[in-house]
Amino acid sequence: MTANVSSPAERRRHKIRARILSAAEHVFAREGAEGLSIRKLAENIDYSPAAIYKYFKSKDELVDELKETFFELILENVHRIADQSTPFAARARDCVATYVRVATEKPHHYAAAFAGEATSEGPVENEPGFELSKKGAAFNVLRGMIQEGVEIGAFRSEIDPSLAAKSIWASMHGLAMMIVHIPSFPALKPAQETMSREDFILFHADQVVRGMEAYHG
Amino acid sequence: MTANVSSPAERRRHKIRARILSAAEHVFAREGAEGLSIRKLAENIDYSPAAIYKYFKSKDELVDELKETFFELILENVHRIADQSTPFAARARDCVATYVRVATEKPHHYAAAFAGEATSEGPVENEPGFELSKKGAAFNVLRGMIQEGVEIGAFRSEIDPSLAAKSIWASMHGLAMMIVHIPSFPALKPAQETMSREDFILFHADQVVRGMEAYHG
DNA sequence: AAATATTAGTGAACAGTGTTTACTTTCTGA
DNA sequence: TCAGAAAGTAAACACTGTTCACTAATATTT
Repeated sequence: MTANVSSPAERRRHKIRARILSAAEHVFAREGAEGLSIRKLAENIDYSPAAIYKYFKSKDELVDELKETFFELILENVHRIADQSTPFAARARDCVATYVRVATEKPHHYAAAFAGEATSEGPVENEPGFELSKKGAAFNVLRGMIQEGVEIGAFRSEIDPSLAAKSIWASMHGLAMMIVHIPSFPALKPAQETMSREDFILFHADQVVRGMEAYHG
Repeated sequence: MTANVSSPAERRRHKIRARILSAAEHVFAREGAEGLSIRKLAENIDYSPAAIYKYFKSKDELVDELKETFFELILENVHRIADQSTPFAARARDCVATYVRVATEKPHHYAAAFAGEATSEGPVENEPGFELSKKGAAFNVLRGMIQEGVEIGAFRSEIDPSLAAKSIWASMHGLAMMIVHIPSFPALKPAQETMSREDFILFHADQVVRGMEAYHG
């Protein structure tokens, strides 16, 4: 999959980079970006803190790589569902549910993937270009599905797939964030008896698709 | 509104506390929690850093107070809309839209209000009890509206208002977070021509309400 | 093979952060 | 007036990300 780099030096370098990323991944998954300190990370892999900076320009760059890899995972999963040959409505529903499921399996990753480009006022120019990012690719899968829904006649032809995709994405995102930030969700209090999370995800996904189907001009 | 405290000492103390909070509010609105440092804050109000700790147990406690006050603002606004006597469907739509609007007017506040209780594994016991929080109150307003919708016949009686409120809340939350994290949203690239944000919010709100109306068993 | 240039890796420091402790000053209630 | 409480502080602690000057090992070129 990864292009074979030539020289042994480059291979060695790549290997160490991967070891750093792997160690970082473990800590990040448990403790998030704040919990991941360069010093602790360096100790984990028996290097000096400064050594990390020979492989990554900054902590942000390192973390960005973790986030991108994570969104690759989401993309793969959603893509797999979208390409199935099951009936359209169920497939659409599964796409939404899968997104939320995979997203919430690594809460810190998902939260950081959005909080990163964050509220900070910095110009978006720094971003690798939404269209090219894994996030952008995931969005395109979603838009493609809606396009298909329109062509098939499941959705009305007045619908702008791009617009609809954004609305649905927002709804998926919202549920994912809720679960990420409120660990007990859909329960609001720790010991509240309620619908199971899995059932709630499906309920929400249905709700979203229904809103789309019920659109009339 | 606030109970009149007796002694001059207490009044003075309360006043200084308020000054700290006010100074913190300004910085926080512009730069978020990370940008708000105790040292800079102390300098702003001509105190030593340690002095802050005579008024707040920790930076977290200080920030929590800002967040709670902010959610009070959201609550007031949503409540105002919910209590109007306009037709139900439009009112429901306006509630969703208002939530998103007020939320995104202070992006750092809104993001922090959720990121705070965050992915961190700590027991939720520390929370002031969801039911009693302003967040909980806002949720109750939403649930009340849905309840009304069911009684009025706008929604089917099979709907569980509590469940439905969570789903709708997730959808609102999702749009708010999108706008907070992607400043150009609903545009995905900086200079993309697209629907205005205000129109998008209404489109999304309609979508959400429609999903509810179209629920059958 | 020898000399040179590049890269890997490090220890120590810089500039920040939240927070605590010991200490002084100021105020207040009896 | 005088003891006790509260307000306020300087200095330190234990962290953080990051940079710099330096050495040691490896590649490259002559």
